[in-house]
Amino acid sequence: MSPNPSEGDYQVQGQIGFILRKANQRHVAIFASHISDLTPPQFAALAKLHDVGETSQNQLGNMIAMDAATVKGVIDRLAARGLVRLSKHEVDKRRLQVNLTDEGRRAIEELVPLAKAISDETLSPLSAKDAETLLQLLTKIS
Amino acid sequence: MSPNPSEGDYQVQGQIGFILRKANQRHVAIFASHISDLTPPQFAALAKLHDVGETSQNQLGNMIAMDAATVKGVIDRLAARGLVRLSKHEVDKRRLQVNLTDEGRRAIEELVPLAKAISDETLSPLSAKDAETLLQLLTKIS
DNA sequence: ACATTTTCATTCGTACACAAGTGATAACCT
DNA sequence: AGGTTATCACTTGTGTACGAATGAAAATGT
Repeated sequence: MSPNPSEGDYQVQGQIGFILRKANQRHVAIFASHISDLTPPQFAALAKLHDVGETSQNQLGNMIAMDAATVKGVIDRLAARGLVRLSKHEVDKRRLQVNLTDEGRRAIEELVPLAKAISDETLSPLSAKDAETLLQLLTKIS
Repeated sequence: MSPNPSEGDYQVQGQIGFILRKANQRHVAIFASHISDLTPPQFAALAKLHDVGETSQNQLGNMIAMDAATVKGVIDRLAARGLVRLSKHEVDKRRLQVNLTDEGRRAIEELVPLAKAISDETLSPLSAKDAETLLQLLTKIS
């Protein structure tokens, strides 16, 4: 029954959205098993800040694909833990500048090797070549 | 400076976790542009229910990769909108059985064609062959 | 039969993620 | 200059997502 392809052949588990969600879940779990005191978004914010130095909150958010409301929460939590410092921009009074503290800098520099291990473990079911292919294809749909 | 590969070459934006997160963001946005009155998890729950018929909340959660706390919220919202119906299992008094209502069945059957379009649009930057490859590789790391 | 362990569901707390609305400031433009 | 528009940050509300703790009921082991 139903050899009609527009009818009964839809399986959520095979859809790109579902698989993307699951892959993400697995990655977050691997991340947490290596770095338990920071979330992936928090880590991304620190790493990017280490990369570019002082920026405004919104600018940082743009760089790591977070909207203003989301980045605020992430930065507030990092600030509460003393990893970043906030200050008003001297010229543009709207802007809230974000900086790494010494502790934040130390933290991110220590964590980068772990982050590499996390990426490796996430991709460990694949050969090096397949991992490379996956990153390329995934980038295209991002 | 720093030709040392273990030092300065870490870029968050190139890591699998970051790209996965971004790809997911894009997919969710595409989903919302086609189906605005349901979220991807809600849709997954309805689709799976339509597939397997009556099940318990936890069982449904297992099938669509949601833990007990998450699936409860999703199902409660679907129930509040009359798309699913909850009832106690007659034998096993711990279980909460979940069923599609007629309205829920009508909804999911109408939405499946849209869901296919969503998957297609998400994968549209890729050739059919690359899309297939992506799904396979992604499944392996899920 | 009874105690131990599992399973099912719930609740609480924390953390993204984004839409929509607000207020303040800056940039632009005639 | 003065009005319009854009940008920056914040707030509220909704919806995942998961850890941890709880209580009820079922399954298991002896």
